[in-house]
Parts: sequence; C-alpha cells; structure tokens
Amino acid sequence: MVSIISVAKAAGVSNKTVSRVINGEPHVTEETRERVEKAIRDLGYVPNMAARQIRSSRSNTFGIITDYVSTTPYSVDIVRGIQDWANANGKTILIANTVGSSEREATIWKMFQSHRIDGVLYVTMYRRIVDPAAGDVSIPTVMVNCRPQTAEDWPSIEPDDFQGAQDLTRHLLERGHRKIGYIRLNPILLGAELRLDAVRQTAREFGLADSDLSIRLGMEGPVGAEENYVFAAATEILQQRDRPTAIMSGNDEMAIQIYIAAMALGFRIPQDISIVGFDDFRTVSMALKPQLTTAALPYYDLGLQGAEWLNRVVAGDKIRPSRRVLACNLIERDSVCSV
Amino acid sequence: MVSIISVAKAAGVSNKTVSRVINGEPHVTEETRERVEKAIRDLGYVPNMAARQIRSSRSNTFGIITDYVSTTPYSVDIVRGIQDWANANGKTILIANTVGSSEREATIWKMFQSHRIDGVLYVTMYRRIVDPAAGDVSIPTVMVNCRPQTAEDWPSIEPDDFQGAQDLTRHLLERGHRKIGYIRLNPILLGAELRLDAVRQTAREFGLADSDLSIRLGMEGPVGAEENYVFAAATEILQQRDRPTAIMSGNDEMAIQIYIAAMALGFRIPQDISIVGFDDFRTVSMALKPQLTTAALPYYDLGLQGAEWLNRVVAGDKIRPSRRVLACNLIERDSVCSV
DNA sequence: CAGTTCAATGACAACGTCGACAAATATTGT
DNA sequence: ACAATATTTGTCGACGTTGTCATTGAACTG
Repeated sequence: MVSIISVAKAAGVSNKTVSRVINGEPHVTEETRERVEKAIRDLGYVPNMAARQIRSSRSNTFGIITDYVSTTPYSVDIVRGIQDWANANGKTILIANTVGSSEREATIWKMFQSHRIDGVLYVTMYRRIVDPAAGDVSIPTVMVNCRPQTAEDWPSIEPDDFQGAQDLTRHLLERGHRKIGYIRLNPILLGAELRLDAVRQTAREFGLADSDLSIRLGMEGPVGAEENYVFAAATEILQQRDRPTAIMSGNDEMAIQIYIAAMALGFRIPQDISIVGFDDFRTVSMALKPQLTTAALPYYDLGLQGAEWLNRVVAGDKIRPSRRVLACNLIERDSVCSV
Repeated sequence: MVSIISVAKAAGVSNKTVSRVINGEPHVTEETRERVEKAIRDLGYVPNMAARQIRSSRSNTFGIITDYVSTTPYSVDIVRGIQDWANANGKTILIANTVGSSEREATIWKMFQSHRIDGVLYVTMYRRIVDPAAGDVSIPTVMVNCRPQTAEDWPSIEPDDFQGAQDLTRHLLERGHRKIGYIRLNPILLGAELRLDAVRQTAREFGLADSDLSIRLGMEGPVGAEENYVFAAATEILQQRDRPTAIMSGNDEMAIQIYIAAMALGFRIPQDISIVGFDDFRTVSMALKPQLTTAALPYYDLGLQGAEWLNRVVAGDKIRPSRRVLACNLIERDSVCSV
C-alpha cells in the first residue's frame, strides 16, 4: 500500500513535509506543495485513518446504536440525518443494532470502545424510554427519539408529539368538526399518551364535552406482534347514531384501515368523513386516495441536530438544556374538509 | 487509554504474552492466562482496532454504498442482512449514501480507501443497472440488488422478479381466474419488464389470449417524483364490460389505491375482485384489510448472502457463477379467492 | 557586516499491536 | 546426570502518521 513515505520519496522531500501538505499546515513553499500534490495524485495516495487515529488518539468517528430498524420504515431518516451531518463534517459513522438484546448491546459498546469512538448516538426507531448500558463505559452520548430512564444522564432530543396532535386537533376543530373519533396508538409507545392528552386538552379548549370524543384503542401488545383492532374500532365509531365527522388516527399506517372501513360502509372521504394521520409516513400518506393530512415526525432533523449536539458534547461544551424537542409539522393534504 | 502495555505491567508479564492471551494463541500456561485475564477485566482493557489494522494491514471492515435509503423503506432489510452477517463474523461495517450524486460517490470511495476497507457491497434500494465508480479503485466489490452495466466486472446478487411474478400469476390462474388486470410498475425499474414478461408468458401457458390481460401503466417518471396513474387505471379496468376477476399490482404500495378504487365502485375484496401485490412491504401488505397476498422480495437474504459472498471474494476465492438470483416467495394472505 | 529573526524543511520518537526470533525454563530419554 | 527436546515467555522492530525539536538558509536590523 502506498504510504506517506512513498509519496515523500517520489516528491524528494521528507515525510513530515508531505504530512504538512496533507493537513494544509503553513510553512511549505508553493513550489514544494505542488510537487508533493503531484506525487500524491500520481501514486493515488490516500491517508490511512487507522494510523492517524493511533497517533492522535481521536478517531473522528461517531457510533449509532439503534434498536430495531424496520418497525416504522421512515424512521431510518434519523440515520440519514446523522449521516448527512457526519458527511458534511468529516466524521465517520459506525452503526449497530441491538435487536432488543441487551447482551448484544453490551457487545456493541465493547466494539465501539475498540474503535475508540468519540461519541455515541443512542437512537430508537419509535419514541420510548430506555436504559442504555453506557454506564460502565464513559463515552459521551446523545439520545435521539428516546430518553434515559434515570435522571439526566445524557441529553436527549425528541419529537413534540403533544404539539403535533394539538395542531391536528385544532386543524379539525377550526374546520367545524364537533364530534371527533380518535383511534389510539399502542399505549406502550411514549407518544401515545402525549397525543391523547393533546387531543383531549385541545378539544376541551374548544368547548367540546368528553362525550364528543370517541376514543378507541387501535393496537396493543409488544411492538412487532401487536393485536390490531383498528378496522373494528373504526367500523364501530362510524356506525354510532351520532357519528363523528372526523377520525384521527394514531398513525398513518392505521389510517389505511380506517379508510377501508369507511369505504366499506359507503362513506366518501373527505365529504362524509374527514381523516387525519400522524407521522407522515409517505409511502402510506401519499399513496392513499385522497392523500392523507397528517403531522410529520421530524426524523431527519432529529438525526441532524442530534449529531451536531453530540459533536458539541464531545468537544467539551457543557450544554444546559438537557432535553430538546422538535416540532411535528402539519402536512395538509386532501383527507379533511370543513363541515 | 489503557493499552496492552498497562495490562502487561499489571499482570507482571510481557506485552507479547498479553497479546497471546487476547488472541487465544497456544503456549500460555493456564495460570498465566488467568492472571492476564484478570488484569484485562480489572483495567477494562479493550483492544485497539486501529493499531491492529496498522499492524496487519487488514481492516476487517466492509463498506456499504447505497443510493437512496427511503424510497422503498423495507429495502433497508438488505442492510440489516449485511449487518447481521458482519456481526456474526466479527466484521465492521461502514455505510455511506451517494444520494444519487456521482461526486459524492467518488468521495465515498476515497473514504473507503482511507479506512483500508477490505471489500465493498454496492447496494441499490430498487433493482437497477448501475455503473459503480469503483474502476479506478481496486477494492473487491459485490453488487446487491443491482447489476453492473459493463460486462461482468463484479459478481451480483439479485431478486428473481420473473419467478415471483410467475408464481403470483399461476396462483391466480390455478384458482380459476381467466381475465386478469395488471397495473405495471414504473418501467424504469429493472423489475418492471421482468414481471410483465412473466405475467404474459404464464398467462399464455395457461391458454389465455392477449385480450384476457388488461395491462396498464401505474406509474412513470423519475424515482421519487413519479406520476401516479394507479387509481385511474384500476377504476378504468374495473369498469370494463367484461371486467377481470383479479388485478395484479406492480407493488404493494400501488395496491392501496387499487383497494380504494375497487371499494369506491362497491366491489368487495376478494369476493368480487381478487388483488395481489408484490414486494411484501409489510407495513402495507399487513395493514390492508383483507391482508394482501403478495410475493416477498428477499431483501434480508440478499444482504446476508451478499456479505458472505463478498467475504469469499476478499479471501481470494475465484467464484464462478457471476450472477446469482434469489427467489421471491409467495405469501398467501386473504386478498385472493377462487372463481 | 555581525547579529537576530523567521520561514522552510528534516530527524526522530511515539502511538498500540503483533510477527519473527531469541531466551529461559520444564520435560523427556538414555 | 546430561544432553536433547518441548514448552513458555520475552525482546525488538515495523506498520503509517504526526508532534517535538533541530537544522538550514535567507531576510531583516542597526
């Protein structure tokens, strides 16, 4: 393999001078610099990161620990956000999945240590509370889409489920809906309760009585193997005497079944029944007909800002606000109309 | 940082002996081994990969180049397959996205070189023909879900779209369907033509005339910004005088609109119209009601076997069959019935 | 013109690990 | 008991890079 020494020989200088050129250090004549650069090009030299790391004891690498990847496919945008930041800032990224196994998680932390990772982004694919095994390993960590169980061990960055559900509810209320159905997310998800609270509170603010809200559980059970009641719940809500004019869905995926239930009963969307989702899981929200009005989870920005934050933590910044929250933007499409 | 030397001091042996213990080499007394292992535990020593790599000039790292990640969310299973293999075999994985930019791709190859990557998995998220810029860089490469433009530069591993569509068509034909609608995938996708050919050929084998097939284009245009005709096409097919009793969808996502079109016209699925998808994109195929019968793209295995293959290539195996193909399994659910 | 400063370059060591080889110790055969 | 062999342990250098310090020579100062 071509090393700094071969380049030095080819350019007729010392290896240290080549090093200076590579790192853009001063004190090199323009003429020397050009000769070295030519040699680098001719030989196709590329610096060896491992050697650099050994020398400098900094790896310029961040690690990502995720739980599952496929549960909500669009959440991979978190990873994309991190990668984009890393790419723009010359960092390398190492990714590993725990697959829910804490044994595996321990292995991953070891692996990260052996690569002398500078910092870790602890990412979950659905929002929840976790207990990272980072305790015995002192690598700076930022939690993304999740939150540590124990106090404020590490900073965290999360989506604002409450505000997102609030916006969606307001959106419906402002369009005159006074009877609203809500099919809840799996209650083991952290967002579920926040969204429900937001719906209830906002409805109250607009003067609705509790009886104006038809709240049903759409799913429950362990992630990946949940019981699904969405179709039945939607059908039941829609057959009520004084039926709602709008149904809010715990997420976009569940909205598919609400669409089908509504259509099976002969309702037109949105003329007879308005529907909103949550997540802006585009493969669904844009494939539905009419396209689904929903609140977008800020996955990409969660990743991007998480990485940037981690970088500051690694650099030694003592950052104050230990929990940060990112807004869920309302995406208006065609599944809602005024009454 | 705690190094092999600190361990050696703590255990009262030479660093070489520690090295022997770490790597499980023979010629170490049980008693010495235990003393060293204790020192390792006490000090929390973890071997430094960078140093190892420098010493051995092998990084034990594979790189993954992908194009886009989010277009077909389940295709990230390819990456999961690769990671699982890597994890089981003690390899490290570096991932980077080209985002379609060839400039970016060049940067990535440089990055891979600077990490002295042992091999590269060139992965695309939908099946297509590509022209990797690996030419000027001689790193062993295996193509996953795609195929090189120029001859047989590198081995490739791909899903068997033809066989998948064939199985689906047979499935319908064997259940008595004699008029079949087919809403095609975006023709710029490599799978589109193969699937169409399979449908045509299989129908002919069962004695159907060309007029028994209603073939329509469901989408066209650049990936991520395509025109969508699915709803209109499905509606049109279903309103024909002598309408088909089954509709095949280019993929699962498009099947959502076929469901909705059918229901809007008052058809029941599957009693009045059978529907099949392709891909087994579970967020859709299992969310639909009734659940969708489809053919599963072998994403996970594509990744797993691709990694294993790459490993053999890196090890110097001269592997013969330069293109490998993995079956798409028929997943029977509830959207088809006999006529 | 001697003395000083400064820019350009180089020599060398060290980072953590392991392979090649050498040394020390234990075991065996006669 | 002594050589011959086998087992266990240690010394040293090299991998590619960069930080520290030294050297060279030219430009400036008075």
